[in-house]
Amino acid sequence: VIERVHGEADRRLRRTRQRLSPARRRLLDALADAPHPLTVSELREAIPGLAQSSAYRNLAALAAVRIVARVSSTSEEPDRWELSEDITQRHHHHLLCTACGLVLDYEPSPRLEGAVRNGLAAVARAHRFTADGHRLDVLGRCERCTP
Amino acid sequence: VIERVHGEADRRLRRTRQRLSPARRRLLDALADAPHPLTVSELREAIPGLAQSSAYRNLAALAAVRIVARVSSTSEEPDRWELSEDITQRHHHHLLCTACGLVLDYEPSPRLEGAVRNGLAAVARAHRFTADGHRLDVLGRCERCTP
DNA sequence: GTATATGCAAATGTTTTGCAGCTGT
DNA sequence: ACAGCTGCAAAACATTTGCATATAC
Repeated sequence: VIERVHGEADRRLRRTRQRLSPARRRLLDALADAPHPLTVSELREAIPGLAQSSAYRNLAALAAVRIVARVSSTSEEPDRWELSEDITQRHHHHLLCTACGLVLDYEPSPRLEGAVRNGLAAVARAHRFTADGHRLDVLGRCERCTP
Repeated sequence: VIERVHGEADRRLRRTRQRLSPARRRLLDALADAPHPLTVSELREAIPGLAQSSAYRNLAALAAVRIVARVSSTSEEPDRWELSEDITQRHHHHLLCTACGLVLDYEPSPRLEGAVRNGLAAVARAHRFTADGHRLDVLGRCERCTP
């Protein structure tokens, strides 16, 4: 899997004469290994020696070619990053723990996803919005934070 | 409508011996007048003379008694605030313009909302999450930002 | 008179940027 | 040699906090 990610990242970066540098490779590895989106500080723990500015700049570069995506959870938590659906080929959404900031992934059933797509297409049309995607997150408390 | 909001805010604030001060009243008025969630800076434009710290502190106080709610749009935009569903009695979600930051409200059809509730109940159960709510936002471009 | 609310200014935390040096092609 | 990448340090930004004063009950 990670070879596909590296290969595709390399290809897309080259198009704008950018490089898949070691730092970018390590960022992709860390994101591919994690079962959920990571914060910059988690990424830096996983990649010793990576400067903060490099982390942010490289994530921005990878996001510009849609290899990674920024996940906005609740606004009290720092941003998280994940491999884009472009690359993972799997559509998913998130469960957000409002107590501890945990973010889990889930894949919606075809039934749920279909209903949402249909419903939102009508909503977008009614508001003259060009819909590029949607966000269907569960807000709540994770197992550890449930009393 | 605004009398109901003031009345309920007053009642809930009193419970913890806080007050519905003039600044808080003006914040509620501004939020009730707006057709979409407002940022702190928009609120301060609407309420001349309101100190930055007072805006944030009062929004936090009103959020603590669930009269207002923070809306996290995309993470590149500052937070927005709206009257809570507790108060408006209307469940809604948002359309987020990723180009200009605009946030519009929409009310889901009972059909869509029902499908989402059912689907997410199963998702939460499978992940041992206690679901408190959900977020079903359309990401796209508004009329003005669509080429 | 006591607790709460306010304004101002300073601190915080995350993210972004400037710049000089390093690296790959 | 040149474009792009890096680290370090400083800036920018929204948001929060400390403190002294003002206000409401």
